[in-house]
Amino acid sequence: MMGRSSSSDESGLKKGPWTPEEDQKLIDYIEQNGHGSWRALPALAGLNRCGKSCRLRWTNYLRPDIKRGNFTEDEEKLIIHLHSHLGNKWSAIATHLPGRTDNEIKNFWNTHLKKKLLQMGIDPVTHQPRTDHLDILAHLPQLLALAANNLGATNLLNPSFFDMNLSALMSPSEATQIAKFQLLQNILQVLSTNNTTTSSIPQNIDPFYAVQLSEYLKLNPQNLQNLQELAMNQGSSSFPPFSTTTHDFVSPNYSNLELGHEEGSKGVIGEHAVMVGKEEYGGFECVPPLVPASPENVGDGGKGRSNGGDASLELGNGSVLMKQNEHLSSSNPTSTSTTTIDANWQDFMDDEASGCYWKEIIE
DNA sequence: AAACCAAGCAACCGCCTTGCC
DNA sequence: TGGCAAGGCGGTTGCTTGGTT
Repeated sequence: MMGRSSSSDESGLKKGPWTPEEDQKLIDYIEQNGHGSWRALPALAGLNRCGKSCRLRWTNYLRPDIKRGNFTEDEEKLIIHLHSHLGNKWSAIATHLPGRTDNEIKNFWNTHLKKKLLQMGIDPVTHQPRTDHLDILAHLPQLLALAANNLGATNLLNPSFFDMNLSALMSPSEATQIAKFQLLQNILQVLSTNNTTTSSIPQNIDPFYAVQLSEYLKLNPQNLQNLQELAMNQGSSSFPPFSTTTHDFVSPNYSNLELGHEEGSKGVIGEHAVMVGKEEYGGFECVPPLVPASPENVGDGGKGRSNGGDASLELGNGSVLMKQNEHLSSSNPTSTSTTTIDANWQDFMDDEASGCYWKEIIE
């Protein structure tokens, strides 16, 4: 079905997709004679291919014990588990999955499993909760979906926001800003509970962000205090909950997944072990940490960052929708002291220890 | 309906390892 | 022990397909 167009190399050997006739010749020959020397095989089998191509075709597609079709859930889990031990040793992984080839597993990993893990906030190389992901662009699609949903649905920053039919006016970058606002709101909602363990995080907070935030705050305790003050001043009631139930994307299901890493360390956040589920990581034993995150991941998530700086939403027509501080104060009609809030906010922003990611979001 | 785009995957490329002389 | 050939392996390419604009 797919593949390369048929062609020949300098030596006149055919390249590209195999035809059914070629397949049959190869099968017939190997069934009668075995493959023997792959280099000698093409001539003996009457094929105008190099031996390497024949070997690949046989081992990946024509072997009688090849298992075709979709990967089962068990296979999926097994691959993830084995990869956490073995890394990109596809052939080694393939030996544990009868009927599956290294090439097939590799493709499946690159097209499905890697994305799946990333979406769950797990580094597909280290199999640890991601820390490099503190880059909003890695989850820009989800954030945009989040923003779009909330714009088109029920709430966002204030009622007048929707009178303007913004979804038609917004550019992607504007939507990104909206998404950042929402993320920030989630932060404050978390903090307003005065507890940063994910076990206490409300249901409507995407656990992915909860984990990130907790990790960040663990490293920056001063910011935790500042943010908590800010959140308490704001009061969580002023922040309409942003339900993730309307998201187009599937939120990472931490409730059913345990990140079994080193013993006694289950997705440690702060001093609290985060039990992210009762089903152990694919149902296998603990996974040792692998090598540090590879550059691959950096590229995967997108290196660039969206514009930081001015937090106001300036539309194409030059009108400014709202500024960060305006949002923070005006969205809480019961707030008694926007000055305090602003001061706290500034403290937080000025803190040298602020991590670039959260700082950037907040900015 | 056409153009565009992204995902999926078969096949290739080139490096590394192994085995033989 | 060094050189060579063959096989093995992981990464990459590029075509097809299906969805979206």
